[in-house]
Amino acid sequence: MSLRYALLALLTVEPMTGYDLHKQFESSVGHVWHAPDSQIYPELKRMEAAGLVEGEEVPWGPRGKKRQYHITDTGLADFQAWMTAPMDYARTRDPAHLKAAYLEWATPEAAREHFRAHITYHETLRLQWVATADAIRTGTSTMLHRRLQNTEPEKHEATIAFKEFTYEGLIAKAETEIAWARRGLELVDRLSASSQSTTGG
Amino acid sequence: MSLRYALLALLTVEPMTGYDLHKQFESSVGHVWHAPDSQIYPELKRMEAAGLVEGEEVPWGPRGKKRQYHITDTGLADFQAWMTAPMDYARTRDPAHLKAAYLEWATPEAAREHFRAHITYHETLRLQWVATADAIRTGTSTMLHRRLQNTEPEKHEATIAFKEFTYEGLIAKAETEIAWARRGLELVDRLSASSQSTTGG
DNA sequence: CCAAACTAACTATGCTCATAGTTAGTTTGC
DNA sequence: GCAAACTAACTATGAGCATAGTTAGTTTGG
Repeated sequence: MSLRYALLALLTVEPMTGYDLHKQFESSVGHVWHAPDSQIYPELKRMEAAGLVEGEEVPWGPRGKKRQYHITDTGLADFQAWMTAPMDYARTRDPAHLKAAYLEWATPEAAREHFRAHITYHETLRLQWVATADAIRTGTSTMLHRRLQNTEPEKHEATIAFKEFTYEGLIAKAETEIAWARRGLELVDRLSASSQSTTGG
Repeated sequence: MSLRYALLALLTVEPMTGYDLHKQFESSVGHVWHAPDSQIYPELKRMEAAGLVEGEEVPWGPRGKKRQYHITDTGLADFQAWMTAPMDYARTRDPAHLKAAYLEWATPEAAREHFRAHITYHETLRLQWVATADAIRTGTSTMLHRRLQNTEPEKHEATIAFKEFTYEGLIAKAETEIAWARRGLELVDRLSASSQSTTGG
């Protein structure tokens, strides 16, 4: 159900086509909620059927046309209801920690590789998020800029602050994973050394 | 696909029925990978068809019977191959951070409630994980005890260490979420105060 | 001027997962 | 002695999601 609200969140800025939304999912919102276009198009249709958005054909080039969706009053009300409602947390499904729990079945080198890959993955994410957070702080983010233009000035501070704060949370998460995986590498070294001494002595 | 390997991980200890496995998913492995029984039973059948496990009927009480699965050599090889193979990370889908990014649409009180619920949720998880980590350290964990009985002594140290380390990672994650949400509460207070002074002044 | 890249909007298939319900035998506690 | 709780093993349905493929018009760069 979160996809629906991620879409509504974007449509509170301005009307967009499915394609526009899909692109936003590859950058801004996609940092917290990934969705491929094959999920976005049918969801928009369902949302239109539910009266949350309305689509209209707009011309595109000489012969082309595209379907642009805008949020309705019902959609806005639904979005705000979701904001107020308690969240339902998904049950834990954490392949990295699942694997880590049974690394005695892997060779030390495979175990190290697991942690190295974990570090690389989260460092890549971290860099992306740091860049996005910087763009928010410095006002370079075009999406945020457009959003602020359609927002009452007294809400500007909170709008910026919550976005910045969200990315701070994501960065903190990534850093926790990196620190854990680094300690994992140390653990593998320690265990290799102790099994070496057992075999050797 | 991780469900398959979570099941194989459990079956490296001893043969189990679907029901046994389902109970383990409510406690030990379930901390990193949740699965309802309705997923476990069909997966076991698929795994048997793939030759990873073998099931046999064993008597249960005077008239009852149950189907007990044990891991095959193929299953063990597949599990170890998974341990060595690189992981595929699931794309980010984080409803808590999605919502946080748009909290300017909520009332301050709803925003506070969001962060309070986040703290409660992760504190509950944290307590569970701390208790499990303690049980691993003190040797109170029955599941780990059984596993160690079926494990060569020279692998004991690594077996305990990786399990303990996994829970340390989960605890660190929970603590990061809690710290973030606490800062969220402070942020809401700060924003309320500044909008108050704007309205008031 | 034309190929390549991009914009636009899908459809199809199959796995994963949540939720709920069903059937039947066993053990435990009062 | 019997009800309640537990063990055991499913089935059914529908949503969510990944992956891949399709069709067609538009813009851009050499």
